[in-house]
Amino acid sequence: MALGKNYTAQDCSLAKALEVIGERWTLLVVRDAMYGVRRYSDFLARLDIPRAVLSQRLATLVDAGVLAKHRYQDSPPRDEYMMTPMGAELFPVIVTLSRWGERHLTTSGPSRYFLHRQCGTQLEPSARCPACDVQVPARDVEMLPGPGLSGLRSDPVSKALQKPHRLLDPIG
Amino acid sequence: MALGKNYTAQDCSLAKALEVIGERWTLLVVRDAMYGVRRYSDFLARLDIPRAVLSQRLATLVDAGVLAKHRYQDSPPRDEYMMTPMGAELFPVIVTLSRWGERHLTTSGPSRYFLHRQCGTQLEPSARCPACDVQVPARDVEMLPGPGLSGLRSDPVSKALQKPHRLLDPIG
DNA sequence: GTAGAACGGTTCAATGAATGAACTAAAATG
DNA sequence: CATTTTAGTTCATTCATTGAACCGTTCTAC
Repeated sequence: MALGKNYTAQDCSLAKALEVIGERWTLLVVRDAMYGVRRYSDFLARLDIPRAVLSQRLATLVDAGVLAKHRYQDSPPRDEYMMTPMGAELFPVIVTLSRWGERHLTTSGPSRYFLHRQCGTQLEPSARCPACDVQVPARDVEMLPGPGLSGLRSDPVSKALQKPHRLLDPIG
Repeated sequence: MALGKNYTAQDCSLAKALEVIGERWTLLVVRDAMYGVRRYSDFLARLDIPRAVLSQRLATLVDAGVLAKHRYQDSPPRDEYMMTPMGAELFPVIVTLSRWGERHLTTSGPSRYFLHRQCGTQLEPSARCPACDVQVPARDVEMLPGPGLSGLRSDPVSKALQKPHRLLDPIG
């Protein structure tokens, strides 16, 4: 219920999108899922988000079809939250907004580089590969740490994400 | 104080961006400013946002450099909120997210079309003109109403925005 | 077999933000 | 002079977030 009754009155697909991903914490959850985080405790470790809020956000995202809950072992029963194709299509949104923040709100340079796996070229802010002249889907992106990556976070999940990593691949 | 003390711990330009535009209502204010809305009462008419929240959001956006407050008459003193270049660079974010919402959350087709002014070609979801092979800045975009524009909103500002309109041009 | 610990949550009290209505102030308009 | 317009502020109520504590399984170590 991101913007609830009020956003309904907005005849606008932006408002509809914000109903799904516009709540506090939600886009950071999506970002981490894009990076390969899948488990409740891993989201928790990286985000310093209250547990109740994380539960609620994950449920909303599953409900909306951005994430899918998937039982990966039965004993003990454990589920992971995986990006759906619909969720993976949020990749350009995340890059575009990140790059905007980078240009206007930071001084220390990019914290992460996104390269086209097939050719190694750095993506444009719009998630396009200028060399291949295509929009690059999340699955084809290799993420590398940049100079702005402060290493502030010392939890194991963040540590794992400081290594080069293919998007959507599980961490570890 | 979008995500306040907690987001500070995220070594990430996405989190920084969300500090500025991630609060409830904020991106809708930015959208309307992109469409040419400039005055307090016009934002109010279109958004059904509580006045106190609008005041606070406008102040935050001015503070961050996304909008600039500009005195356009002295008697009575009247200010308008205009997009800065930094704010205008949010255009790709808005289109990308809108188009995602359109693809996955609506049935009635696009509510607005964005065309490259110079050539009339419809923009890609990333705000690129496929004909001219350039990223199109907000100033060069012509906005047309689409089939999904419900006409639900009957306030004069929304009515004015149902006509073809160049982005960032004042409404009226 | 028992004692922790790990995981994935829920529950609860306290705080903080959003809402909607009413109020203010300054100037234009009739 | 009374009313309207614009751009706010103030305030009481409601709603969401926070952080800490708790819970029920199941695994691991002893």
